[in-house]
Amino acid sequence: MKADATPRSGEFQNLLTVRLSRLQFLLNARQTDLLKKTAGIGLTEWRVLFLLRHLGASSPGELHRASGMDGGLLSRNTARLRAAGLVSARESSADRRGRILRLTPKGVRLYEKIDPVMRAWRRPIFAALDESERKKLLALLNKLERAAVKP
Amino acid sequence: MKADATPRSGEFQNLLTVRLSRLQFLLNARQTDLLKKTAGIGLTEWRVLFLLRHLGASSPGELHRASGMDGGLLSRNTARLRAAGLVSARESSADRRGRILRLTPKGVRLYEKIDPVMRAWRRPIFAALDESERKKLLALLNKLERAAVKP
DNA sequence: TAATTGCCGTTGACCCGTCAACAAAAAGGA
DNA sequence: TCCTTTTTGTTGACGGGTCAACGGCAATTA
Repeated sequence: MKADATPRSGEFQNLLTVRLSRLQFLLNARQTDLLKKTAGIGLTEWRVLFLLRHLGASSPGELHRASGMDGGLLSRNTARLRAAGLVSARESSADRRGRILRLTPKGVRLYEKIDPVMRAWRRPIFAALDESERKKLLALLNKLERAAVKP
Repeated sequence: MKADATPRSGEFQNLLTVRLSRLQFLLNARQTDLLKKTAGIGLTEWRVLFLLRHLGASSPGELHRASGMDGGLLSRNTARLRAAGLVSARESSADRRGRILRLTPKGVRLYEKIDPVMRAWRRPIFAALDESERKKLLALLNKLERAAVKP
């Protein structure tokens, strides 16, 4: 779903899923752009860094459970991060299938460099909503998610 | 972004873009599923049918401007719909570059068959929100979109 | 009319994300 | 112990979606 300067066809544009993809496209485009420019990594790689920074050393399975991200996606992205020297993987002593992933010092430095950039990006977005609106938005998203899961 | 039964790591899950992709994943999965089963078409193809039904016969360019969808994406999806005999394309008399796309009778019948299914799918989702909440949600999404576009 | 410029739709290349298949290892049961 | 089942991470195949390049055609200008 691409962003368009002159949207028409109100009926179409007001479908919930259409609105959501438009918004997501806009948000992701800008974010990806920033990440590429300031750190040369993609959005998904950034998310992995974020997770490792907040969870500490973790196995791929733990990342999967914590984030809901697909295992394959996680695998490919950590491979790229390892190749870039941002993440290290060592065998788990308890389970030889498992790997323990952790940020390297270089990874930590990159995280600390990007973090303020991302915060700065989020600021004007969040500033568009006041505190009660933010709460309301989260509540609405929660309701929708619950309804969507129901089947 | 996959749906997970037991999300953890609140910090991560509360990032706006993460929440949005989760919700979208849930909504799209179910919708795509329904479409495949009841009509054997994909979500994007359904959107093209929807547009043609509401806009009437249109050129690809008109669909692009009305929907914001990428031209290439439209092209491929209409090709599939044509192959399935749901959409016809004839040369524009005014401009030999342009094509005029329209639903075939078969396409109309399929649309009329799917439409109530999709409405039925949307019902419980929308029912999760009352009227004022729906209004509020749209307003909030609008605000976010405007803030996201700003650059 | 000829040459340039711009528009329209299609195609190819590419990345992202999902799902299914797989191999390796662990856990559990008889 | 041996055999089966489960779990773990990786890989392959695929579809969705974006972007860039292309070819055909129209419009403009001289």
